[in-house]
Amino acid sequence: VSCERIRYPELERRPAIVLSNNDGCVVALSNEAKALGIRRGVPFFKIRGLVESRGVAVLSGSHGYYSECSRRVMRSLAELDAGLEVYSVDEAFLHLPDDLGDPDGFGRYIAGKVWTDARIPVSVGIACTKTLAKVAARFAKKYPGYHGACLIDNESKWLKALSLTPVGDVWGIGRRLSRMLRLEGINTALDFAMLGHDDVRRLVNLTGERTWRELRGEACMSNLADDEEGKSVMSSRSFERDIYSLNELRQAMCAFADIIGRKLRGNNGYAVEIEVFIATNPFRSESSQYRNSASMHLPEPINFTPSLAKAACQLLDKIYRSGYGYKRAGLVVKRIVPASGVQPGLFDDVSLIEKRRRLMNVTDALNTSLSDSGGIHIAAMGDGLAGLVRSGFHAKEAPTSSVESDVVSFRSPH
DNA sequence: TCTGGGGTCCTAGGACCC
DNA sequence: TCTGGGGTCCTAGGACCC
Repeated sequence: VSCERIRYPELERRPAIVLSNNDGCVVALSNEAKALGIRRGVPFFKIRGLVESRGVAVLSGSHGYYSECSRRVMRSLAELDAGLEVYSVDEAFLHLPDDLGDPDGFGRYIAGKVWTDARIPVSVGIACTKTLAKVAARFAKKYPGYHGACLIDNESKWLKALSLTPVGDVWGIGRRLSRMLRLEGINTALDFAMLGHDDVRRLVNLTGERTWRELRGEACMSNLADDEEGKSVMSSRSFERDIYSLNELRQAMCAFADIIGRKLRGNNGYAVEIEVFIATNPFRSESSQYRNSASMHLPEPINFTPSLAKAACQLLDKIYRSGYGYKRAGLVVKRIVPASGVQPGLFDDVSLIEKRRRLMNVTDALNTSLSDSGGIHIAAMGDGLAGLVRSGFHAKEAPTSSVESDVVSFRSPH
């Protein structure tokens, strides 16, 4: 929503929500929308009435644009030269020096700098572990009195912060775990942190124990920078309507292969393993359900789109059952290796490998410059996902004329 | 009527080995 | 009738994250 407010300043101080693909769910919302009782993750159709009666601005997500905003924020943070670790599109960790005189002030300086550089409001939490820093950031975001930065650096602040944090709000403790912990009488982050080691191991697994250690000030989350390259890449979609035909699913698989191929080549990565999955609509419990997946090791690491598409279609043929209405499908490549990890096979035609590489270079370059007109793709992709997924908010309805006077609605720029 | 898309990590259990 | 003990590797599924 902060990104949208940059290009649509009239959204300032107004309730606004951003929808997922297919305009299915609320994935982001302004504080004003939260105040109306809208929660992240709810299906849009359940709040449509509320949205119209209260004049909530509704936007289809523009993820390319959000990525660009994110890059501006991360560039600003990188200039601080403090070991930036980008955690997600809207979150990052910095490693501050131990001898920093005024961490509080520095936190506010960071928030101010990002606002100046990128026009995105951010909250800063400072503590000795990542999990505690996220507890602190939650306070900085929630209470304007912190002016954007909250610091936990002594026992009394630690006790206060953890006692005011519901256990389910701790990073790493989700719905299942927090329900179980509450049944055990553990309601706050402090209750959890004060458990003995034996109780912790009885109640949670290794991941949970790590969270417990972090809350007690023992840093044990690995540096993201230490991780090797990407372990998997996925492309998947929910379809606008139920898909019955194998041909349309094949077309979708080819489109996924197209997306994944580009992403792999962009990072100079090669896939060693490939998996496809298809599923009927799990929310329609009255109709018969089927979901399945299949995977295989590729004969050699690849990032050549036609080879990815061919393998994906072979796997699809193995699990496809006719008579079901498929609502979702996807393609995953796993165990991605760098170019240096690829050895030509004993009988490989080296000139063919080189030809394929050059072909992909040309298509990638063309698709970068022709993205608005669709670019060029393998023929098996057909129209790609165009006829299978919804393209933007209310794109099938009259975009603005039918909208009530006080409701702002924006079409996706696509 | 209408319910996203992208990831990581851990665990249990089975197949297989000697 | 009576059938060990120690491993590794792989996979499916669940829980969590944004």
